[in-house]
Amino acid sequence: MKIATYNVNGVNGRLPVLLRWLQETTPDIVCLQELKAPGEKFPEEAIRDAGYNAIWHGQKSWNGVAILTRNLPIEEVGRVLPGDPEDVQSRYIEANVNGIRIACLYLPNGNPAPGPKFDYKLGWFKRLAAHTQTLLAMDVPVVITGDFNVMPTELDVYKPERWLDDALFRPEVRAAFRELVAQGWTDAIRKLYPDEKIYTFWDYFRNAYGRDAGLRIDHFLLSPHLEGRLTAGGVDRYVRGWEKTSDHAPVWIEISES
DNA sequence: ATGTCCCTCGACGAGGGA
Repeated sequence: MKIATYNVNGVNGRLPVLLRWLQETTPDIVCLQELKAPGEKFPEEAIRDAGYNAIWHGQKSWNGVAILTRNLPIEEVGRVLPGDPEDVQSRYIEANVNGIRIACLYLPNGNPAPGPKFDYKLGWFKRLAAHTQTLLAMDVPVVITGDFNVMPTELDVYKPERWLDDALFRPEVRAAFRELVAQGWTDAIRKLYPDEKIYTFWDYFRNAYGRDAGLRIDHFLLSPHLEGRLTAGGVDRYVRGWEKTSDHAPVWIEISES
């Protein structure tokens, strides 16, 4: 079973790219982030015509997440990260698909740091860690995936020294990611490629993709049940080279059937 | 500080976010 995550940066502006990628790579489960569309403007019909069921949590202008499946029923189990009734940003959706609990997230960017946006990011991380502890305790197969807006280590940044003060790489954020993983999760892409430079995002500025000035910020965390079922994974980085493309590339893993 | 691209409002570009 192939599971993918893709920050589309506008699901409607990106629709031709998204549909082409779905058609060419046929993932079984797809987590999308940054829909940048309210719920009623989600392109449900085009996605259904492409062969996918979908659940989504939209919002006007910003954020927005969705889970798509091909030939598999989706049972939504939540669309809010618990812990803050004041948080109205659509950054989280969770479902059961084919015996796996799938959590799709779009973690706050957090810039500029320090500041209220950075505090929101750290608070979001704290709530996430509490919730993932609950998921672990359920003792079922879980995949947590999406745009974490964190480069976990220096290997995940083209020029680490330039990003030290950025909200995607500050020590507090790297520590939060490290502590989250230490609960018992496996960073699937890093497990498959322990020493390689792997990027999932290239800025639109300054020809970042052409220079391979990238970041690894889209991740898969696997519960202990799934660690041994991980058979492959990678980044569809060529998609980043398409016309009218997102600044992220799709990332995917392959999970064997139990 | 810059660069680019998305979104919205609602004007014929500007501003916010990333």
